Amino acid sequence: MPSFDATERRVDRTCGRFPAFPRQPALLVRLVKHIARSVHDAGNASLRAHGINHTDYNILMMLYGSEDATCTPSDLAAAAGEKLANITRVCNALCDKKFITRAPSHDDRRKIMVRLTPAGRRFVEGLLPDMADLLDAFTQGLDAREQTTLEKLLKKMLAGAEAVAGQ
Amino acid sequence: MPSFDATERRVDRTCGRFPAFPRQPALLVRLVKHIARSVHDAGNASLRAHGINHTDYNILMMLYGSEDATCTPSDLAAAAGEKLANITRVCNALCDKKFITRAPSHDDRRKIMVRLTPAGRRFVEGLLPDMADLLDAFTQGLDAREQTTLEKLLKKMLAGAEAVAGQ
DNA sequence: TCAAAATAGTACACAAATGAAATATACAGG
DNA sequence: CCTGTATATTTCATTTGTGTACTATTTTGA
Repeated sequence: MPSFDATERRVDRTCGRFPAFPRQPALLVRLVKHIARSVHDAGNASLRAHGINHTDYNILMMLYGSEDATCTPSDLAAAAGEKLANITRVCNALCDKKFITRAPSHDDRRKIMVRLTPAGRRFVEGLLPDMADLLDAFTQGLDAREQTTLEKLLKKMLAGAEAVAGQ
Repeated sequence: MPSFDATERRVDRTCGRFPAFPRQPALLVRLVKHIARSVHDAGNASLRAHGINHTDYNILMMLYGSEDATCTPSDLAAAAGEKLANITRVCNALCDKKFITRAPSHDDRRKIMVRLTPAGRRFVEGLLPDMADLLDAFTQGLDAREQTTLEKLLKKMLAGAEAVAGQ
């Protein structure tokens, strides 16, 4: 019944044709990919009315959650899971919208301090009620205990994936 | 120590500033996103030498796992988690490389049957040993029991996410 | 039986993301 | 001090992905 069955059947057939293929790791990776995609799409759909997309939102949220609502592009990239070059592009657009400002750091002039403006903060807080509902909907099928277990296991998986990707 | 801490701290600060924000669902969604990204990047890095990217690979794999190594673009889109328009583009490139062929279906002429060629099958099988190692590395931190639990919980989360995204 | 609706795929203009090179600043060792 | 190396960010050409509109077929149901 669930749409993932079509994927799972294909992984099974792959294992039948090439027995060294690791079934369970492949399923885990594909599940993660499908979830990430659904979340991204649902986020985009819900944010479109506000004139931003899911990536913009993630970056604004990581800034909102930073001390002083300020941090560097590199920190944003690490926290949001984006490439630095993409942060530059997104921040250009967020600057144009007056949601953030950029200023060189004084203790290290290679660094840029990105800061959420009051207008940016208000914009984020206007989004949060809807986004909170979305997040709850994504995880509605899991009780509190299951969510805790899932968090623990995903952290282990992330450690493995980052070790391979080289941070 | 793990790089996800920077993200987690920001979610915590967000909850401090906006208490209705659901901490655990937000962490789960961000974990999934970070893992998907690491996997995608590591896949791209490892596949570059072979002249394809992770998306191309996923589509080839879904075909390889199809009955008769044949299916429609719509099925590929659903199984690989891609948009139909993107399947068209990727399949154009895979056709140019002679890894797949396209032919109209006879029982429904709206449909196109995409089929892996013998050259495409050999190409995939040449990739599989390395990709199997990658998959094992991603999940090295999880024992068999944990992988089973993780699969179960991710399937529940996917159901929730797809319900929101509307399939 | 035939119009309206649904389904399958593609085309295209545009948006988003990437890799690699370039720029600028900081740091470390001789 | 310099000089080489590491770090932080941006630029740019290119690749990858999306939304929407369009064509062609099939299905529905009145």
